Amino acid sequence: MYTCQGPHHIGLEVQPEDALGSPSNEDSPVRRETLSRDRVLSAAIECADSNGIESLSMRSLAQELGVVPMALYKHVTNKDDLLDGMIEAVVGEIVSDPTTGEWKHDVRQRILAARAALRRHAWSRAVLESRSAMTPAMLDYLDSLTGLFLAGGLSVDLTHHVMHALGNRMWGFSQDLFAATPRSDTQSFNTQRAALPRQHPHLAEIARAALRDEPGSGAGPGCDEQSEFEFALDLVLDGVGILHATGWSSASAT
Amino acid sequence: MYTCQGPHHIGLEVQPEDALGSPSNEDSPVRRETLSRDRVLSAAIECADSNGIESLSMRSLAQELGVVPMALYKHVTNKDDLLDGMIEAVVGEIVSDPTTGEWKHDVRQRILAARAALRRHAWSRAVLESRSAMTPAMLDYLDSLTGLFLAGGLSVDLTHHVMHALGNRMWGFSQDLFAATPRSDTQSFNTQRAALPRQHPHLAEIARAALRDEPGSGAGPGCDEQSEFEFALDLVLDGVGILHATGWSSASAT
DNA sequence: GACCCGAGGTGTACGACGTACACCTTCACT
DNA sequence: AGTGAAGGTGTACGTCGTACACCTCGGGTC
Repeated sequence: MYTCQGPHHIGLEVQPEDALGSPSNEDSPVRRETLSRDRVLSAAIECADSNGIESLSMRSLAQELGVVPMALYKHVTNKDDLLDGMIEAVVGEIVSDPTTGEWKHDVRQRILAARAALRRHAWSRAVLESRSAMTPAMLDYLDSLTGLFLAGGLSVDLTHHVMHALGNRMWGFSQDLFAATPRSDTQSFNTQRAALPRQHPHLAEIARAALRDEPGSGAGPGCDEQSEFEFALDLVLDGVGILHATGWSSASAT
Repeated sequence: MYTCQGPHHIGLEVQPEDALGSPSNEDSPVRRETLSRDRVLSAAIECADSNGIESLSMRSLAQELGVVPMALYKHVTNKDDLLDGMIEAVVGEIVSDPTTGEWKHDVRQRILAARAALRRHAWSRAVLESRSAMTPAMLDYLDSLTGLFLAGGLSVDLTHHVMHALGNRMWGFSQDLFAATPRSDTQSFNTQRAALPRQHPHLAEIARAALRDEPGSGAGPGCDEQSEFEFALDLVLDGVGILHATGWSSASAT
């Protein structure tokens, strides 16, 4: 955790012999080791993982590291750079299974791997979507994914359009706009639920069916997020497979 | 525009007879009319439209309305409520074409209508995605969209999954992760562009093809955002059509 | 006319936040 | 011993959302 900042360091009061006289003795790290970009980034990631991205500030991060806020700016140019570094690290966590040559299978694996990595860090979706420019790791991932389509024999034309069509689904998230009313107090939740059928009959019908199929299965109102994601992904990939098989090209489109 | 705050109102200095003595004479509104939730919301929308959502603060909005910041809180409980009200208004702008009974066509129309409404307000995508709970207008839209599938004869099971599969595409945006490096300075843009082919051969290949097809057609690196969106939408809808025609159900899925 | 009451606008203030800028340590290398 | 840079500190500024106490009206009741 490292929330210690134990000896109440004021920068001068630290005893030199105890702290610096035994650099090889790390059983009681009264003197923290020097900062680095990596240490800042992993502390930031850890903090965002456990406390949520909205409570990650330069000040709280500095405190977590037992350091004054401005110290971070020696390793990170500003907060945007910090966020870029964080997603860079998370995207770098995506593991690439060996390819089989069957493009649909390979793409599926790769995207599910991305999903697994990004889901380990709940904040990554929001941060990724808020960035305007791409980081190197993002470009690497995108390039490898594109390569899988091309290796499968899809035309660059079709591949291009498919990458657009995947949209943010290529990162493994799907937005889940049905899992709304997530954490609101039970009061308003119940009144809303009660008022739903008359106001929104179609939504009510779906909710009823979903609840019947998987009663109280935890996540959301009876929806298995993972299988919903895979359903949507396969829908797109199968559609692309058909276009590929029938020789689609953008010139011949409607 | 209403950036005036002309007579430098201090609340007391306003002349009663000039301002209040002629309520029917609105040619020189030296006394601003009273605030209301609607006036606050439409000023906020106007401000976000022209200056971007990131520069919309309670303070700037109050200034735009010629009012002290805290005055807004008489009409809006807090900034989140303001944002909710703004998207509520924008989503309410979605026009519903008359339905034809052909579900694929109707859904397509409805989603493109949503796209048109949300694109009039560039900030709406980010705000919509940042909200956790749904507003009434959002529920209305979702319900009507769901109703189109059900009216077309799709099972509630399939409809449910399709709504999930549409994800945020049902609101008419697609994230466009290929239009990256949007406004960065030409310096780094060029170096990045130069370094791209060796680092990311597949992306380079696609970029080359796209540039050849539509050389310098403005928007992004040769991508027509609108047709990309429609491509992806049709891909999903056609896929759903196939599932529907072949009697898909979640029980029979792999 | 006197009263009051509540809706709506004001003023001040607090505790976040990101970060500019000048400073001080420390340490490797000359 | 001397120097210069790398890394940590302290202070300060401007911005944000908003709590809280106030003031000012216009309209309803007695």
